[in-house]
Amino acid sequence: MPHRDASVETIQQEMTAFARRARATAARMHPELSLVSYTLLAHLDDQRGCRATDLAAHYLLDKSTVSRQIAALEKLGFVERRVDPDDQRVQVLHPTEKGAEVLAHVTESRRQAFHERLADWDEADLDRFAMYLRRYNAAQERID
Amino acid sequence: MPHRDASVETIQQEMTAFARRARATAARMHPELSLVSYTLLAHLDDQRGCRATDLAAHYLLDKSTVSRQIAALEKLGFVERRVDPDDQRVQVLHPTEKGAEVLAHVTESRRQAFHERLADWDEADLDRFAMYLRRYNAAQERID
DNA sequence: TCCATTGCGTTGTACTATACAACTACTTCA
DNA sequence: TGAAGTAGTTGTATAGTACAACGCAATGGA
Repeated sequence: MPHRDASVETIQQEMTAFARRARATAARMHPELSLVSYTLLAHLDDQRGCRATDLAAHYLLDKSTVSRQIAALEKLGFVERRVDPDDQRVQVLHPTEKGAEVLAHVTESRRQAFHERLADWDEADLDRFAMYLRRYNAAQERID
Repeated sequence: MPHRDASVETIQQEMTAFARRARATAARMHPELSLVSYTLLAHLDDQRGCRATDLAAHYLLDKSTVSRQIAALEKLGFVERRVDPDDQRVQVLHPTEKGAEVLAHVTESRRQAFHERLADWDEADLDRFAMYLRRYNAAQERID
């Protein structure tokens, strides 16, 4: 087997292994915010509010899924809805203060977990790994 | 922000993005074999048979989850059970011929997808990316 | 202006993956 | 030989997801 194929094989295996574990790991670490709701809340925070439809489009989720996720986040008091005065159909979603706090807390704890996992990597390796991941995902997005 | 932190941040973001998408992508590509059942079947093939308990331990799944996954794979005719003559409690699981064929087919099609995604990477980058992923997951496993 | 079409979001329904607990059947060991 | 442990199944509950049908608001062409 050519060397190139072996590398692709490894990448495939490792990405698969990672994907298999990721949600469960995230759920164990942060029972209060699943990987999906974390992502949605982070997006709201990042974008300073957006619509449910935008979330659905961005994350390739059905609008009903987003609707229920948002309903759950609202019930937890993490998200609030503001009806767009220019279009009564539209609800602009924002993290509440509480939501922003929880998000910051989870983000920080995730950040720390990543830092610990990568503690013995030198800066050049980290830099290259980050670059490769970004490149890989960017290529992926064009396909999905 | 130090450069090191920026790299870790990127790694965190990209790994999260990847994890979020992976299952849905896999399901869309291979409706006949979810990411989990693919993994289990591949493990059986790789190990030339093993017990449900081993699968549960290896993939950090509850034994009931594995039991149902295997039942589904058996119903599809992809897995067969052979009671261990030395211990009547134990069922050694094996891919059937049909299961091995489907596995080979899905593996090949996944391999191709990865090859396409990584087509414009040069060999040195592929090699390093594979190494980094392996290193990252190995560190992860010690924590999980 | 009016109605057909489109867009946003919710709800009903169904399915998959998962965990935990209770159970049965078998094995091991003191 | 009986208690404790192990393998696997089943009951039950929950989360996440999709698809279809719906209600309501907006928009645009006749």
